[in-house]
Amino acid sequence: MAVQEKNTEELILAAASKVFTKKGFAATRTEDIAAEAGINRALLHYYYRDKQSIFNIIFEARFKEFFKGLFVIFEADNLTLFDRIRRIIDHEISSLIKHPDLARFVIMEIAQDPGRLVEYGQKLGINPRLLIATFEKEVALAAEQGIIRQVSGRQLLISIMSLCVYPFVARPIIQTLMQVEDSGFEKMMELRKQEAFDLIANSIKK
Amino acid sequence: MAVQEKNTEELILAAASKVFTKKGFAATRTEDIAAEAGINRALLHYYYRDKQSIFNIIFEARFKEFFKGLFVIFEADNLTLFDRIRRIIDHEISSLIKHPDLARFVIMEIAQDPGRLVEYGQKLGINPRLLIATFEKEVALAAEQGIIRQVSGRQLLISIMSLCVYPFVARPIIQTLMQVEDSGFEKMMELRKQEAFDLIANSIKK
DNA sequence: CGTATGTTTAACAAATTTGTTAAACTTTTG
DNA sequence: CAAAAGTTTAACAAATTTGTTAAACATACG
Repeated sequence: MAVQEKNTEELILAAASKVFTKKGFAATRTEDIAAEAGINRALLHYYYRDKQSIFNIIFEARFKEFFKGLFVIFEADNLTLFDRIRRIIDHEISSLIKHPDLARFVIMEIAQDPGRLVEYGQKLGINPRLLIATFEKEVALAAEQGIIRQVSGRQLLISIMSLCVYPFVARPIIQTLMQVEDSGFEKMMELRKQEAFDLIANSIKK
Repeated sequence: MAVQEKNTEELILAAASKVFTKKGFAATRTEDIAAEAGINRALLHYYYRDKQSIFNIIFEARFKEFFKGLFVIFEADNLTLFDRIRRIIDHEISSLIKHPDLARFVIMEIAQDPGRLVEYGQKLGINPRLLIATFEKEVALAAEQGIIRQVSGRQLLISIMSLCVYPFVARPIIQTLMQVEDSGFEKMMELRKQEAFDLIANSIKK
């Protein structure tokens, strides 16, 4: 009763988002979702047809969260290549700090069914392939102009994403082996923004 | 009949390894494993108690594959820091080219239950935390000696792993968006060995 | 040959999970 | 207040998955 901000419908979605993101579709029980929402399964079905339909709503939302912000930066004009890279890194890491497990969830579910990438990519209203091609051209141009050395745009893009996303994907391993708590990990990731940018910038500058 | 190399027991394990690695524990049906092995579920239970016991065997093996080779390199003496890094990268990428989905599988299952990392880590007969600490010391020493600039050993280690492992974890996304086939992807990853090393080496050298 | 071992078939029981329903109860709201 | 909407309870049916069993069949092997 205390702080009842959301109505039940949204409460279920929030719970589903949490559980699905944590465990993935296959390992999630509808009972888990209901329990997380503090309700029962009957009520869950009062609002939503079935598990799959809830999952579709959640997946679409999380998919967008994972990709959208990135694409906006790719699209932004009037940015030098270096500034664009810095912004991509900052945005990506900030976003993943806010959304634990997001990257792992999206990657895992796409790996289960890569068709989803195409399907939900269209709902985004953006053509990811075009954006990648644009980025490659930007890199090639910068190389021609002597701003950076000759590098593969694709490898560069993969490197940027790797440096930002992988730590979050492997977070349970990293935290266990390096014995850091959540707050410590997040601090490391904040530092990582600069770390990753330096790594990339150093490697492409002439 | 033709090329019956393995006995049924091993055949089941090979099938289980393939299916579990691809879909994870929760999404795998015992029927999937039997079908992959070209047998039926009754025979599967003739050799193995249940799904979980098969999974445990597979997980332990895959876990070792993912970590073991790495640890050997960490332990190897008489290596300069640069050589060690080069070997880690080469080994990691070579290994992951040979074992598609391995990294994603191990990471996902550990994320489901981080306790497994400790449990199976012990079976490895190696203390990963000690190895990480050793690496950190090696980095600190190299910095003191003026061989490299001052850097965080942890961040460095995470960066190395990121550059090598992430592309394989996100492989379905990368291949779909960049429209490359398996062979093309593997070629990219071969090139990545040098790419990743240069990136790292450049960033730490004075 | 014939016996042991491996394998399939088919049927089944048990467990789990999912989705449905009706009835009762609670809260909101006109 | 009274009706509507929201929620719980409990029971249940259906579907799926898992694990077991017995019988028949196939193959290997002494």
